[in-house]
Amino acid sequence: MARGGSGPTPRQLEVLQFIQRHARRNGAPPTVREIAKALGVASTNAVACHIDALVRHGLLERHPHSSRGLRVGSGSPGGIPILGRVAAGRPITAQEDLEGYLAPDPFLVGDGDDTFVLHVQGDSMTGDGILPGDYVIVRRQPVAERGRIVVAMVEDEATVKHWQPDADVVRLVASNPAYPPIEVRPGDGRRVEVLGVVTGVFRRM
Amino acid sequence: MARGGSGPTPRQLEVLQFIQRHARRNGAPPTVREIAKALGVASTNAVACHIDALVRHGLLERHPHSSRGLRVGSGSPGGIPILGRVAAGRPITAQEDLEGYLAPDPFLVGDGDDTFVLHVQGDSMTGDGILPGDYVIVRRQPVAERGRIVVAMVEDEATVKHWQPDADVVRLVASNPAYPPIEVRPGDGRRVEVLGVVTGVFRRM
DNA sequence: CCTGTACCTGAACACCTGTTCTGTGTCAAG
DNA sequence: CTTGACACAGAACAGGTGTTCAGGTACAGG
Repeated sequence: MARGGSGPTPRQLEVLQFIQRHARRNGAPPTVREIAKALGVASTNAVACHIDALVRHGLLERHPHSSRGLRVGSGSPGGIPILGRVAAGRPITAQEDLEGYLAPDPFLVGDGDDTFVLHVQGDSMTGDGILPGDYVIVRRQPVAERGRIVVAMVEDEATVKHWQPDADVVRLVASNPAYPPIEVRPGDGRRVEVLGVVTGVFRRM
Repeated sequence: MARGGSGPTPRQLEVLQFIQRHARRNGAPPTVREIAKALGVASTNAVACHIDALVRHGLLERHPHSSRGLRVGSGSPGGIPILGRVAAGRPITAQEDLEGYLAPDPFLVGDGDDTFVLHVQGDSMTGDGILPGDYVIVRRQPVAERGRIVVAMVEDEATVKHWQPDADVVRLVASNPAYPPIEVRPGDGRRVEVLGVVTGVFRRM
């Protein structure tokens, strides 16, 4: 494939991600050599090439001949992914559901190491102030405390509900009384999995 | 040598302010020589002394021997102010109500200079998914379309309500049926003013 | 007068940093 | 096989950068 401007490579995204994380954590972007060390590379030239590529793709700005003269463009990959409806059977990280990226903010979403954002589709959680079209911030983890609001995968569908497991049955409880709880029993043959817990909500008007 | 304890001098605050502004505008703190140039000073030593004093006063952190190794106190890069309960009679920008700062994100809060965040105190807007403890993002403007959710100042109290003005009466309508509308008529002597319109909501769990 | 503080000049040093150059290896497409 | 993109090593250089030393000026208080 002859591509000069079609998209960044995985390795380039690694670089971009590190730059953004470093900028958030330390208050300033890293130097070329700090990037090289983080990537396990010995040459500064390799880093310079990646930076060049990222600039060409418009994902990064550069102030030439200035130390730490890097700046991640807003909405660039490396931030927190915003996912839309999760299609049947596909993992929640599927590229097709990607709506954009959110800049990590320590106050709202934290470092963003294992965090993603899900665009809520239904009205089953209006009792908790989660309306259709809202975005929920999710920390990816396989377990959750009872009662917490989680993003769960039932068979092949992702859903936002309260997590209420019991010895013989797992209940996914909506906070809108119009929706009955989803109950899954071991003998059902249905698979239930916690993708993560909801740590925040936001909405645009 | 210098001695701490009595507080920073005006000149030192000038330095701190410049560092904050530079970090926000350029994404990284300035170098010693950039500070010197901005202050109209020819010697880097003068700047080093001021930085020393600011570090002693706890207003600045330093990563020794690292370029641009300065960091202002936590939560202060001149982002979007987060305001708490607005006390009687005081303007909404009063320093006493400041809870912190939020990093600007184009997706959520935009880059506007005329934006602030208000920590919601009551449960009068639960019908719109705005719960107690939520944060509303407000774009400061003196007028609003009918029906929009606004932050309004009634006499000396700030409140979040639907804006429904009529010819002879201004109604501030809650979305929780337990709260009756606030009605203000021209002859009342009460003053009503729109501080801004709510453009977003977010919540931490 | 003497002392301490705040603020600055000027210069120098050692290291950091961005940039550039040449060369190597891998892998997929034509 | 040839071509081109991608990724990296190693080295070098010019200038940036934090730090430190020596000294100067002004002001206020005992």
